[in-house]
Amino acid sequence: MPAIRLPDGSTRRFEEPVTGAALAAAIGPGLARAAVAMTVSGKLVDLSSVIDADSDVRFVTRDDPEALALIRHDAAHVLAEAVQSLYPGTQVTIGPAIENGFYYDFAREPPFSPEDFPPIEEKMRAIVAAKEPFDREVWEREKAIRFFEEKGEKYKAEIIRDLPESETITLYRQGGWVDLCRGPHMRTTGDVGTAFKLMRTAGAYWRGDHRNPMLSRIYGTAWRNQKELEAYLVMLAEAERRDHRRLGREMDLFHLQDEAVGSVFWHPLGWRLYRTVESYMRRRLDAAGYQEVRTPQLVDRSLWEKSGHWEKFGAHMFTAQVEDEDRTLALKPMNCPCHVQIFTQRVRSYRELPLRLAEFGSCHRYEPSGALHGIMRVRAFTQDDAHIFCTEEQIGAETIRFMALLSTIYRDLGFPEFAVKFADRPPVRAGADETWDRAEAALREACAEAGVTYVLNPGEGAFYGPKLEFVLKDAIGREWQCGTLQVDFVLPERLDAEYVAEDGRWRRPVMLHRAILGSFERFLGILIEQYAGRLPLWLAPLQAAVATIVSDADAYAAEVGRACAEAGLNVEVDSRNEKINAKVRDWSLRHVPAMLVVGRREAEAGTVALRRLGAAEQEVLPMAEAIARLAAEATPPDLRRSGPQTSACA
RNA sequence: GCCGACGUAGCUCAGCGGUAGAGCAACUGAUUCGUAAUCAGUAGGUCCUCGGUUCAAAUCCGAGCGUCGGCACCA
Repeated sequence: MPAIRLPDGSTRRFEEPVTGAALAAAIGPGLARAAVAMTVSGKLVDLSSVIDADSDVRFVTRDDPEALALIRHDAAHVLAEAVQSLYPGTQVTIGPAIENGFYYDFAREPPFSPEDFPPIEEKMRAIVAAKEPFDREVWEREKAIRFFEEKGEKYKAEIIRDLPESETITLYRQGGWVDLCRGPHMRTTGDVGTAFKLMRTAGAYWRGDHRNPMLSRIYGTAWRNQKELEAYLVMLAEAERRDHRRLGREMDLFHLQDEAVGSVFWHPLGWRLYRTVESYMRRRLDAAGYQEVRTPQLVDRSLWEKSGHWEKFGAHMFTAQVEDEDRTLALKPMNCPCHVQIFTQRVRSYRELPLRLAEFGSCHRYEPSGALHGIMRVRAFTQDDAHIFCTEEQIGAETIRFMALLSTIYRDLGFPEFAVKFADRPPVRAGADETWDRAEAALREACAEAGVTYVLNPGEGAFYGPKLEFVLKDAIGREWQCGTLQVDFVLPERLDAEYVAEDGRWRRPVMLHRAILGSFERFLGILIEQYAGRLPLWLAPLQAAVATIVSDADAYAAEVGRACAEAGLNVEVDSRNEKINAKVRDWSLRHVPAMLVVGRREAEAGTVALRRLGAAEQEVLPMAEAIARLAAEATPPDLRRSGPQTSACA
């Protein structure tokens, strides 16, 4: 005799166990029509589930935000049914709901191509129109395995075999089609609605393991209604417009070409942006007690063997041989071992700790061809790297310092929000388990001390230590790790770093590997996308254009240009024989943040018409005032904080 | 690296066995104009590369390289 409490605080009692559908009907016909699932004591379940104990029940309607995951999961089932009816012999595997949509992995030769989408979508719409009820069935394990094996569904059989013994095996039937699934599902395939679209195909390894066969994945997007679907497609189109690869070309920042795959050709404006960020970082590091160093590009492989990198990453390192000498040099893929060499050059005292060695370290890695992505994943890049040599007791304080530095830098650069992940020991690693226990505990405690909240990223640590990952998103929401903080007890051991402790004994320092931007290349890519190219004045490589309306103003425009340059602003004078409309359009398309428009009136009055990017209005100001205003705005945020400022140079 | 799609002028793209095209950009000329495209003209291409089929290949076939979307990888 269950007593069911509803969200409005009321309680309903039943003599017998009831299904969700019956409960909804008892409450009212409107709810019975609208409800597609329910939560029982917080757990999302089918409406057909039987409630047999006292519980809190809340109905989920198709308009609720949480219905999106159901719509997407159900859409994946509809896709699988459609595919199997159109392409007999195709095996099904898994098909979850994901952000913005769903996918389903099929085993089929040849793989699906986008040309297959129209018939599949048509079939899916027919299945939705048929409103096939989702029926949940509990099966006996061996029977389920036999059932799928007899159908030739070896992947499904394998999934069931690998499920823990305690797991209830449930199958969902929709019309004549049946799939292994944990559920829950909505009432019928009709609840999926029609606001879905197949997006793209992709190869994906079975169970995410590259040693397994590759399956054919179909991605789709699904929404509650057509309006949401269209809004999503519009958002994708807009994201394409702020793709850093496109903006890099439009703003003339950089290019890539086949002769130097994975390496960036920085153009004058792109390099200016790079230098602005680099100068800013250098000031911040100087102020934070780091000492900048510079270490070699080519280092004998023996050092990488000692550090353990050769064994783990040797195949991904660029090497060089010289004819006269019998040795192999490697282009450094990272800076850590080099920084340890500086540490170990002389006897170090505990008094020197924490010793913070920083380097804008140019690194090369032979990244797999498929991993390359614009300037965000490249083979030649520069890390804003630093290694903090410290005692175990200093880890907490250093973490707090680092978090403070990182947060203000991210905020200054336009990222007030960022995600933190805690990546713990990977399956293949260096160092004893006790060392890992200590390292992970130290990092966890440091996070607690620093007040850092994170999500766990299990098994994703570096091979020498656990790490925090600071994650930023690109224009279409893909996540990129930028900053990192890694606790390393292993490399100091391998490279024999020691210091003399207070008691006169030799001790091993701990190494904290840390980066904030990660690499300049990746960070600048994300920065460009974050601002959609409309960089704030202090970052914008070209800060203003001085544009003439008539050629009589040419001389005055040149004068304005000189005055801007004297104020430290990078401007371009546009005296082309074009209409002002065309000039406004051209500079706007290049995302130049300000325009100083001068016509006959301004030339006579010694004023400029200041127009900000995208603004409908302009403001006529005395030249000196307009320039002073822009120069103040062009002052980097750290210099603005540090008091009265004379130089506007970035 | 794996699966798929794609590679034609600086950019966006058309052409898909029979003499390489358009718009924008560039250049020249005219126009001097008040806040997102003034008009006219000129020039610009080993159709990614290499091989093959064919009387004939941008077009068909094969290999390679690269890009894009995923997967795997990411010290």
